[in-house]
Amino acid sequence: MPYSSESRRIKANDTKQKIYKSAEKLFASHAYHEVSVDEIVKMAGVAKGSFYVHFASKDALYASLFSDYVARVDMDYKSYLDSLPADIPASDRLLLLIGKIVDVMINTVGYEKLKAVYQLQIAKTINMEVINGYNRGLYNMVEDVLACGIQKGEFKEALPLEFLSRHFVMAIRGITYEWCIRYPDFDYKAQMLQHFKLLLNGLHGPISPDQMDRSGR
Amino acid sequence: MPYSSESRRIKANDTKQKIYKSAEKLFASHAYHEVSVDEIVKMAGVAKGSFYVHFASKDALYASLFSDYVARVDMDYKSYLDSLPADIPASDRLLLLIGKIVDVMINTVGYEKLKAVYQLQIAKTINMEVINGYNRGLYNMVEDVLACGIQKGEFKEALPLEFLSRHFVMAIRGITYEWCIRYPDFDYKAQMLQHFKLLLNGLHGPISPDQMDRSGR
DNA sequence: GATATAAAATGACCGCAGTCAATTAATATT
DNA sequence: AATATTAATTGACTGCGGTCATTTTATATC
Repeated sequence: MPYSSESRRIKANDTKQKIYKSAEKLFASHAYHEVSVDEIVKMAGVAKGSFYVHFASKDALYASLFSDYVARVDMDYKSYLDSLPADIPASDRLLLLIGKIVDVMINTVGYEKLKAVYQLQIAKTINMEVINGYNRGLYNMVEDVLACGIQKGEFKEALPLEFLSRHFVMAIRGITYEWCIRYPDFDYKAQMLQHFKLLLNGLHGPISPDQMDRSGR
Repeated sequence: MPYSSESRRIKANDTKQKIYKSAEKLFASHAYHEVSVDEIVKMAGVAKGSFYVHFASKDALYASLFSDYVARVDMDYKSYLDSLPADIPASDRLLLLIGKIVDVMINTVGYEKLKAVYQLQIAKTINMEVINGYNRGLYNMVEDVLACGIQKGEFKEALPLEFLSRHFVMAIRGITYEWCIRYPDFDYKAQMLQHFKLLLNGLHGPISPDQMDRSGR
């Protein structure tokens, strides 16, 4: 029989929240490496050891904060897609979604945060299922747009939707990684749109040179 | 007028080489985080401070070691390409090159080393020009294959070679990044080949479902 | 109420990458 | 040969993320 009573768990959770909220405040205005665990626990008014009672690591806490963020961002994407006129071509729809994603990455998430998360993902000390798990909302959104395109006869239906959406999201991540390593010498949006025009072209026939804007450096 | 004489610089360089060689030996059998700077300088028989006289950071030393490696690997790719029959289609040639790259990544470089380097690239504390600079041999190789395909009339010539090779290498890096974050639950080779068939399809017309192997998990 | 038990909290401590004032040693100047 | 100059070397030190034996505190049992 467990020892923890309700009030006990509430108090523990209170400590956890104090740490979480302090971290949230600090990371809101400072980059990952500019905030130390010591600072967080000092602001929360608890000992350093308590941090590691409630969080596996600094990485884990940061990932947790970012996961909340991702969920909200995905809702943004969804409502953006829904706000789009229903009669535009699926390829345009996809490119607009891609453009929206880039805008959010640049303006809302920001390079520094993104960089930190992409590093965490490689480090793999923690579970980043929320961000790269195939059940993430983004995969479904891409899948829906593609499905719509196939239904309209705009895309050929040779390949399964799940297959395509995974490759497309992989491309998004890949180009975003490239942005991270080349920043600031990389026109993220232009490169992303160029690349997807290249990819889309494989789905619905030939392309003319002027369709492919090459202004990105 | 400079103070350093020849023999003085030779001795300094000797120290640098001792550190470099010790690091090389240690990293040959141990991953990035399994080797400490203290171990390296101990094996080299010098003080810790000397390490930072000759190398900007542990990252910088590792990057330097890896850059040597990349140069050799690119020569491997080149001789592999040259060993291929001249009469095979350019698309096959490209897919074979991609396959070769994946093989080298998996078997020669290895997941651990690659992961470390991809992390360093994001961290951007050091110059990784040798690996992702557009003058890297890999870009030229991809460009040559594409040029060959256009010459044979296999690919449409709507887009400039430099443009295409950059997007293709970006895709290689992107899928390699995906391998890093999903390892070991990712069929690196299958995914890479699938993705490039998708991309190539944009360059030379329609595709039949059986052309696109979907066996990768 | 006294005792046993286990969760929660603590802070001294560790190994790490990186720093820097002080020291050593080689070259230039007289 | 004596001195000044500067490059190269040193190791104690710092701040970091993370650990762990110990202490505190709340609950269950008698």
